[in-house]
Amino acid sequence: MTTVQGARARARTEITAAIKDEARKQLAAEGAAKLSLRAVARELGMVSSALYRYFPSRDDLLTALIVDAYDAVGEAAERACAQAAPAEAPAERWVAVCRAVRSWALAHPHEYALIYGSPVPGYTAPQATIAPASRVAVVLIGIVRDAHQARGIAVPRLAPALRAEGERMVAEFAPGLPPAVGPALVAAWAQLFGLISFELFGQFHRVVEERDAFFAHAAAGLASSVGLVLPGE
Amino acid sequence: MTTVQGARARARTEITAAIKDEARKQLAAEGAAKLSLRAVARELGMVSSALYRYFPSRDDLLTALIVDAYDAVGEAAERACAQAAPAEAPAERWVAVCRAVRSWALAHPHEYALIYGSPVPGYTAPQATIAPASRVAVVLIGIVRDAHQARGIAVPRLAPALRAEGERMVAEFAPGLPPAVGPALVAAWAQLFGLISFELFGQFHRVVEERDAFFAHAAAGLASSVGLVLPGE
DNA sequence: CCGTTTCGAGAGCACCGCTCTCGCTTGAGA
DNA sequence: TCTCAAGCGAGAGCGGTGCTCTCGAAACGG
Repeated sequence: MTTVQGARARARTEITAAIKDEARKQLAAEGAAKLSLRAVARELGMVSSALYRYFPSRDDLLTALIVDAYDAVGEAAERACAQAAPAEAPAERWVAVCRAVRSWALAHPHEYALIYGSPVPGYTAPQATIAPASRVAVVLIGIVRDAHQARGIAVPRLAPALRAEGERMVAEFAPGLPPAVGPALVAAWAQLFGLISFELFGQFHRVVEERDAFFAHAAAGLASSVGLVLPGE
Repeated sequence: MTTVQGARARARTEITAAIKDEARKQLAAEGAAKLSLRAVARELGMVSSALYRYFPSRDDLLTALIVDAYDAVGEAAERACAQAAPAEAPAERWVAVCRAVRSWALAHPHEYALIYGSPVPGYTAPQATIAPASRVAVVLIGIVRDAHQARGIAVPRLAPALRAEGERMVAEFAPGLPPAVGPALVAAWAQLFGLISFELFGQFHRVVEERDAFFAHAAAGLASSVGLVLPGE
């Protein structure tokens, strides 16, 4: 798709990338609230109005960073899943993916806050963000599906009131899995980011000391909540 | 403690409250990012510089709102706990408290985002916020402790690597409970807010439809993860 | 009653997002 | 190959922000 393009088009993509890089640098240094178009332009040797040729507003720049962040954390999850694949128990792959997401979050706290903290631009996420936002969830679903097809899983309980909802969920994004797994997966997915957010946003200050071991323990708990059985159980 | 005070002191506390009220109104209307000291002052018929007699900076105003929000959600949790107390099963009290926290969050989304979203002022929470921040956790701990003393609980698993951590945790803020309950409680606490945050921040868009039933189901799962047994199990 | 403290007002600084205009450059079509 | 529209960067400017400083008036405590 990346065909040979004229000097102008090439310059445009390069400058767009440079703007995003500088913005990401400022984001990492000071946080989203302090990210300023003028400072980005200044650092790039442009005047601030020139930047509006590339991003129509500050929020659009942030949206671009959000998409990139979703892709980055999704890729980290996918890589961890692929790397842990060979014959490992599904629950261990699950924990490995959780650990990869957490590691990415600890390494990129402000980018994590951008996507899993309070939504800063408006109230509704732009359409462009929903596809990359699902990559981590897709990885987690895949692990459970593989386990279900291979060795089977311990199907979780499901409240009767959620029967239809569970069937809709698995039909939509986890076909082949028992209905009870749908709500369990969604809950585990949300809870995973609750653990990471609390650690990152300081709620675990003076509460959790052994962060790594605690997280691994909690992630294993999430695995078992979706039916993945740990070896030796 | 609220002794009779001179006109000046009384005016000061009244104006301070008026500033916080107006700030809360703007927070609810537009979010923390759009909260402006000048707009608050304008609405109160003051000039912006006068506001600095009451709050030394915008971040200090936000901190005051944060403390109030922690108190509000904590009070909601305490009220739900007290209200559900009479002879109800501990797991049902647990779910009732979770539901109260979620209801408060849905009713005050921007205030929730202020305390459980990305920390906006700096990186470390001010000292004044840590005590009110723990009220919800205290309520949850109390439910488990009561259940443990009364009918007993199903002690969760505990990874050997977390033995010491679990003992430290229960010694510090849940004395009398088995060590395994410490990490389980902390994890459930974080996961509860993961569920609420995902719903509030839009991650459940087109994923979860039956929000109430789903949340109740997940909250019940959290209850059982800390050892609370549901009736009829 | 007087001196000190507290307070509100106003001007001002540096910065912000964003808009508009104006020339220069580029590149596609005649 | 020439032309002319489109893309681009620079600059000025608008209204807004957080925050500081000074000044005169009001309230308070000894």
